Amino acid sequence: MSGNPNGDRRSARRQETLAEIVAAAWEMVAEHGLAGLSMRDLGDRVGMRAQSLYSYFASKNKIYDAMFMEGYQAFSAWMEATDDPRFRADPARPARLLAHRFVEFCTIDPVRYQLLFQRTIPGFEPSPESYAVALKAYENARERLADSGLRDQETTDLWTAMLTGLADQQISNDPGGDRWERLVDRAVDLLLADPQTHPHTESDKA
Amino acid sequence: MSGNPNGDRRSARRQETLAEIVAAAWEMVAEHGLAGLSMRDLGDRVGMRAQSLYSYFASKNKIYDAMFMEGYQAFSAWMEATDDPRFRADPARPARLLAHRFVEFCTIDPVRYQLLFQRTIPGFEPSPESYAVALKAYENARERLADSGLRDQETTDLWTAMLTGLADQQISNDPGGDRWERLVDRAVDLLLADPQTHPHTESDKA
DNA sequence: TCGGATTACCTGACATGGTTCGAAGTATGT
DNA sequence: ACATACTTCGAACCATGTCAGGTAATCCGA
Repeated sequence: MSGNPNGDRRSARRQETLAEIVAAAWEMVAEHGLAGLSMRDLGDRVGMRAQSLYSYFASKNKIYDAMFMEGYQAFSAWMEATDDPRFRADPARPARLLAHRFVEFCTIDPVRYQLLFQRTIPGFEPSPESYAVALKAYENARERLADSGLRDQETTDLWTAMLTGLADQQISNDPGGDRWERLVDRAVDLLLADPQTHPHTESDKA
Repeated sequence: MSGNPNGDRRSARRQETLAEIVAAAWEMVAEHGLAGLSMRDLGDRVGMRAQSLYSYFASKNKIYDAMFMEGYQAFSAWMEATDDPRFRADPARPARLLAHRFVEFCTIDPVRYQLLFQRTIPGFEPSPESYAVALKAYENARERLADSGLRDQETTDLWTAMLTGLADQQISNDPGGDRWERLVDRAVDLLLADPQTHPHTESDKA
């Protein structure tokens, strides 16, 4: 349907505007915090009235939703860029690499971290589509973790808790520094050294 | 000054009202979330208009501030009451006990956790007085940690990160359950088993 | 090229939120 | 009883997210 060049053109323009709005939103939250996103100011930034934004996003939370999705896409891309065949033979280094990439992803953009990993916006809940992207990103990361030797749920849970904990402390108590970031290696090694990390007793093909 | 009984009476009444407002505020945030605190509704709850609250608290954030302080006082009290029969026979008792108490404190009241340990209220920053209470609480906890064998900064940093990470995951991904809470022992043991945890090489009386 | 439809954006308005001001009522101290 | 301080209130201000309706530009088929 419609090899119509004009129709494509119009919808392309619309896509552009959508992207422009989201980009402006990222700028705003970077400057004023995640909760500091104002429809009127956002409208100003893209050169239209606040109400006009509603022909692109049905509500402010839909904008957060778009950012949420974009954030998790960035997360997937970021974690995939970790793929480095040089380390596939060594069980310790991929894990460390993964961990560092994760913590870096969090600390690089604290506002994004807040949006993706802490649920702090009052009425916001990701749409099914965005949530699906998030789940895919997690699944992706989980597989990479498994590749680097961490498989059972309790261990990956502990892994998640440790790294989000480190990232969180880093962001809130030493922004810009590395007081917690430099503990990442030690944390990873702790987990890898733990006998419970490689369970051959149950739920494992004897 | 004035040992005046009437003056005392008036200020006592004022103290009562202050406490009543804060108590009502805790109820409200428990029901509507930390950001769901509305001056008008809060006024309704204590039987006055929203504007009247301003003769008790200069702003909404001052109410958050009072809650913040109260929260850290509760934290101190909670961590001091550390006798738990579950751990009496446990060799790693003090450390495990501390860890469990901490995670419990967080999960028991997620809203309080959000107020005390995550900085998520838009314009809120604790007053110097409240912050002093928070610092004292941390210092208190740090001493207890030291008593149970965790002394150097990196180790206590890692401890903090692990436990807040566990609490955070528990609260946001399995509220009411124990999927992360039950990993607390393992996390503590990991830290205790780590050779780096007991450094006798430097900054230690030979 | 022209008329109808679709689109982009606007103005105006509403509800709700925190907050200020100044007046009225109430308790307190002499 | 009177002056004073304290408490509470009504009205209003400003910023916010959002809805309803209008207007001008753009696109499409004839």
